[in-house]
Amino acid sequence: MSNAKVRVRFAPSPTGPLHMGGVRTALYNYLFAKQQGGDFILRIEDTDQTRFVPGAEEYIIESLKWCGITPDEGQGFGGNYGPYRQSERKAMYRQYAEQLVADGHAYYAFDSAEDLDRVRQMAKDAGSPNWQYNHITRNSMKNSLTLSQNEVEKKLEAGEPYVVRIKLNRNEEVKFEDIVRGWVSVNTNNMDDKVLFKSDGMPTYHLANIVDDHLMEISHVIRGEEWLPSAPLHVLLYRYLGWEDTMPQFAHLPLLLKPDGNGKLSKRDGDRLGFPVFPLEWHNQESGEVFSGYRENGYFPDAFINMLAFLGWNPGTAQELFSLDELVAAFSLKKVNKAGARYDHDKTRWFNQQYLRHKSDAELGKLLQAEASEQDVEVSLEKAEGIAALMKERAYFIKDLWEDSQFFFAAPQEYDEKTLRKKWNEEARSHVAELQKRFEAISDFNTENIEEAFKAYLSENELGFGKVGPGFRLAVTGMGMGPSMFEICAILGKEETLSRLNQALEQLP
RNA sequence: GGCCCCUUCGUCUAUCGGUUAGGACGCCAGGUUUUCAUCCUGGAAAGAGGAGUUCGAUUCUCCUAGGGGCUGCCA
Repeated sequence: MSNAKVRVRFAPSPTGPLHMGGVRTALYNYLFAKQQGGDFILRIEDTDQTRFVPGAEEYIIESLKWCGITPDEGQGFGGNYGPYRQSERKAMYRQYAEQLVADGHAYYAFDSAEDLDRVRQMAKDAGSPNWQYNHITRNSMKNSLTLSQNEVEKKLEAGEPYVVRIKLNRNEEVKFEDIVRGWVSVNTNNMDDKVLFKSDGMPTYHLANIVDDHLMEISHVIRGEEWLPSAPLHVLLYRYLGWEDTMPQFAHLPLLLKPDGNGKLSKRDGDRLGFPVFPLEWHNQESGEVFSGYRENGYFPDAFINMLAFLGWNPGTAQELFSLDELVAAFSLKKVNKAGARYDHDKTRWFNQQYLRHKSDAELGKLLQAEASEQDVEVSLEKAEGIAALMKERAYFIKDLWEDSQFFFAAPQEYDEKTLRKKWNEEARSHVAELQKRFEAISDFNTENIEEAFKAYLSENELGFGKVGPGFRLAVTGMGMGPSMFEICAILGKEETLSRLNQALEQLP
């Protein structure tokens, strides 16, 4: 399939919110497609009707959009290979199952779920934990291999429920070359006769994904490592269906692991460890549970994406900050790692900080203004920009920008206790009183003039910055730390600054 | 249990047989700063273990250990 157009699909099942591991899979698909000038397709794998969760599909689509990795084609995006929901493709699958049966690569099985449970339990009791429906055990089960043709036809005509299982050859080595892992090989003796077509008339994932990938002309299947064990089965299906020459190339991605302990990252880890595992907040309709999202936690989508891209891939250079376009240009499946990657929330925060810092003051001003507005505080764009410019160096999130700059919006209600105790005394009081007087005389109350007046006071009285600064800061902001006082005062304006100095002189001991 | 995959600093990772094993996050120290943050400098910190191939292995092979995934009429 090397000459065909690159077409990749992200194929989640709508059983709940998409978690960040899924987003990363989507991202790698997107990056690869865009780099190759190909298409990125969204297909909804809802062949298990019992696991359908309302809102999940919408959530998936909204998540991809928020991340900026919008599909070119697929459910919710149109295209010529639809429908893109497997439940709506239901009628297409049966013929392929029948074809496999006709060709001797599959068979009907009439064993009920209870039959199978019983056999499995018996095997377990006998000390074998893993009973499989395979080339040996199928001989003692109820299927078209053991039943006479007559019996089979009768059952089918009677409408008895059945499934179609693939018929695996004995002792056959199945090999395929995975883009990230190289050659992977499994013997059919270790595989089982998987169900391809369920008794409810729907295909299983295994059949559906092969049929759809073929019909949708998918060139590369990029998915999580959890699919690696069934990839040989899929290879066999392509072969038995006669599609092996156009079989897509596989790339199985390493899993995202829990930051602590063992296992893959799961939805419970987030709240347990204090970080979101979902791109967007998710409300579980049934339980009423709320799972937090990166978006609602104030992460920038490009920072989130940048972080995710680096969980399992890196460009081999020292560069770590990549825009989506840069990721598209630099990405390579060949450079994807094989081992699972542990999620590191500190690094995610760092990415967000970097993105925040690299935004223009104008943009940050707008975001801060919006944040303030949400808190019912109106602030001019000019002031918001000024504050943002001053505060951005110490913020990770827009929320920090807002929370750390409260003193710009209101005179101190209380004064930092420690600073008060250590820095406020009669001397500090006299400095503040004197500064107030000098500031009064400034006609153009800008940063430079304030600084000049302040420094003139210091030099005329042979005072060090440390003698006057802390008390001054405390009086104006109520705090013991923060950015340049001259800039702060300039933003506050002359009237407000003087008023605060006055308040301090009146209220502080 | 069986099968498959994986294994470099605490974490994410670079290294295409010869490097003082590099970077980033986090951590620690120092410097800059009135202070905090930023920033700058420095530091601690890794090739799971064992065989083999080779003049030489982190790099190739095998074994062991450890980790992960799968093992459903779920995806």
